[in-house]
Amino acid sequence: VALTIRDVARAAGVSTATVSRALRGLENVDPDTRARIVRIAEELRFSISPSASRLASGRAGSIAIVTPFIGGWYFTEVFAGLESGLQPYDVDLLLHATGMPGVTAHPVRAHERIRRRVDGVVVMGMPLEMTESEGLFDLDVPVVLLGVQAPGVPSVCIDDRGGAVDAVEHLVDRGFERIGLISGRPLPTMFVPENDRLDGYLDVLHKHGLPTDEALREPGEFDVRGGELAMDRLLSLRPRPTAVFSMSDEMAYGALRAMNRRGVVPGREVAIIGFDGHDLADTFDLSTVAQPVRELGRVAANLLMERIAGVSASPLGTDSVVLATQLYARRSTGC
Amino acid sequence: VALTIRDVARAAGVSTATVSRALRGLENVDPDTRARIVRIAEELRFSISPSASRLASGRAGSIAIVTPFIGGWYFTEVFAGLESGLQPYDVDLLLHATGMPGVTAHPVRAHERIRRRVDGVVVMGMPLEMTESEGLFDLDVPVVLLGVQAPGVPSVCIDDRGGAVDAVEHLVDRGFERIGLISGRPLPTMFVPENDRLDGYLDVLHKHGLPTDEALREPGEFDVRGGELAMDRLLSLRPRPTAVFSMSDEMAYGALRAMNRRGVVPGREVAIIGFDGHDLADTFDLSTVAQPVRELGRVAANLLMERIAGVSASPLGTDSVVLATQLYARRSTGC
DNA sequence: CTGAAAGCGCTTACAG
DNA sequence: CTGAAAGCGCTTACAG
Repeated sequence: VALTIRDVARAAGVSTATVSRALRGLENVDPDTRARIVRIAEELRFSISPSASRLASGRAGSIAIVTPFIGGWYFTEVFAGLESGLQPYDVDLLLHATGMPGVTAHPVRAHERIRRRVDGVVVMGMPLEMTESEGLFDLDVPVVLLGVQAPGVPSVCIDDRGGAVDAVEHLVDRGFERIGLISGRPLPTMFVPENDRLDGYLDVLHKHGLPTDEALREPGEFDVRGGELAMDRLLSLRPRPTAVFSMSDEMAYGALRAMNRRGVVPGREVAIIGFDGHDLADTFDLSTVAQPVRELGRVAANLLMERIAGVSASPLGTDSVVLATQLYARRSTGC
Repeated sequence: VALTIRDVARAAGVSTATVSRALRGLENVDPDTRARIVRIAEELRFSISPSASRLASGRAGSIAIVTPFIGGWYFTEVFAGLESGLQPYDVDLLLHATGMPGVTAHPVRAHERIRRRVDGVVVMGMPLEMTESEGLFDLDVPVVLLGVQAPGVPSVCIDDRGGAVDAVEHLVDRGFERIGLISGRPLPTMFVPENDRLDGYLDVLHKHGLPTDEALREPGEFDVRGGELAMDRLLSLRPRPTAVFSMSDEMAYGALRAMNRRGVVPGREVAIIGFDGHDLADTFDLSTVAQPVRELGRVAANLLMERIAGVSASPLGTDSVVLATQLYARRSTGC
């Protein structure tokens, strides 16, 4: 039904080998020959069969993003970043959601699902143990970590601890002393960024000799409702915190909501700062430490594609890119 | 490097044809033989080469979702729904973002990008003309429309007009008479759902003999900031609307924000109702008409897979599934 | 710079 | 129920 490379070869009066080389832009093809072949291929509206090409070349022509779950702002931004970073390369982006550990897990491990169909994988926001148990390192293709660091594995992430320090220092700067925390899962957790942010939070409190009661720390499940409930609990404490650092903006929205319900004015009676740089932060006057999530995706794509190319070229170093975060001070911290 | 089906055949003492049939679960294989082959394949940790399989069978083993853009709540929900709907089938999900018409467009048409690599495509929220101009109907594979309807093409969508009627009737029920509208793009637009919602809005106003000045309609670009600006403009009108129907929840958040800034109490002085059923609607006490977006994705996946299978089976009818919306009345409309 | 030929790893009539 | 064999449409040493 569809044309094959042979049809093009015939029409151009050359061999299929030459057509193959010409169309892929390989070096050793006479410029005129190439031009003719390209023209004819276009006239014929020829397009190559990916599966044939992949089978013959041994390349999968795809990469996978492996993530604990699909949904939410962070995921979507990373995904969009990957997509745009992949634009220059002719590869398909496959997606595999593992499910959260402890909660629903995907019936089949990432390894089984994607082996033989990818040239590389970027692992998003997963602890190293999970990456291992999903068999991602046994795939014999390059792996890039996103949002986490690990010795010997290329990665792109932010400085979570530093970001948390910035957030909490800002609260201290504004004169707040009794500083609460809304984390994601109950601490400690297997998720490194959360632990790092906790450490950053504690760093600042210790440095200034401020209270570090565990009662000031509440998990918020990384969603709006969880944040609301966490803030409710914090506001019920006596003495209650005068400021709160939330590990995500979405939880902070919930927290704002809880404050509104109680008539507590954000930034005056109780300050709150989030983390992420979510689109709505500005709208809701939420101070936050923004992270360049799309950029994380873009960089991950590039790191991975470099490595894939590099497998056959010279060995590459183990790149570990750390992207900068940025503090935005708004009304929720009295600015 | 990796095992082939021949290794399995050898180990099991059968032909590759039998292994192929056994592993794919085809009918005519002796149960014992099959069991043995399956066991051996597992022991050997054999996994099939997708590209070889695809080349030999002529199936692409993938479907594509074509969308104007990546990002936002609606996209993510649809995407997650598709993913889950595709779970039972062994197909990869490819994604192609066309870019918005008029704004940045993808350098290559969807047709060129995905031809020969998909067995079918679901087109998300694109007007029919765009679907055509992207060459999606020339792909010779089944197409399912999501969020739009068109004669002769299977589709899954909601009743946008009916949903808008519900929203605006609710405002009327609550006693509001001067009812404004925040649309996405400036009206009229090529996007059908928006026009349908406009029609629903007008239906109700006409039915009750309420004012339909065009001045009451402002575009909000389907994002939070746009909604905020649109509401600003509406609140500056004299007389100003006493209630507003926003075509998306995200724009409604912006509108709420505009009201808060001006000290206008939502649901008392000015009511507002959104559209979508976004996760935050409840948190922000926003009345809304919820649509089952994940379900749209799931149904689209099933419709498409049925059609793909049906190509070789009996002809299928042109299914057009319409999913129900649901009104949630909250404080933003005085409830 | 170009071509003939082998081969990538499956699937599928066809025959039995 | 099973196998031999052709073929899917490319790519890639190898030779020239």
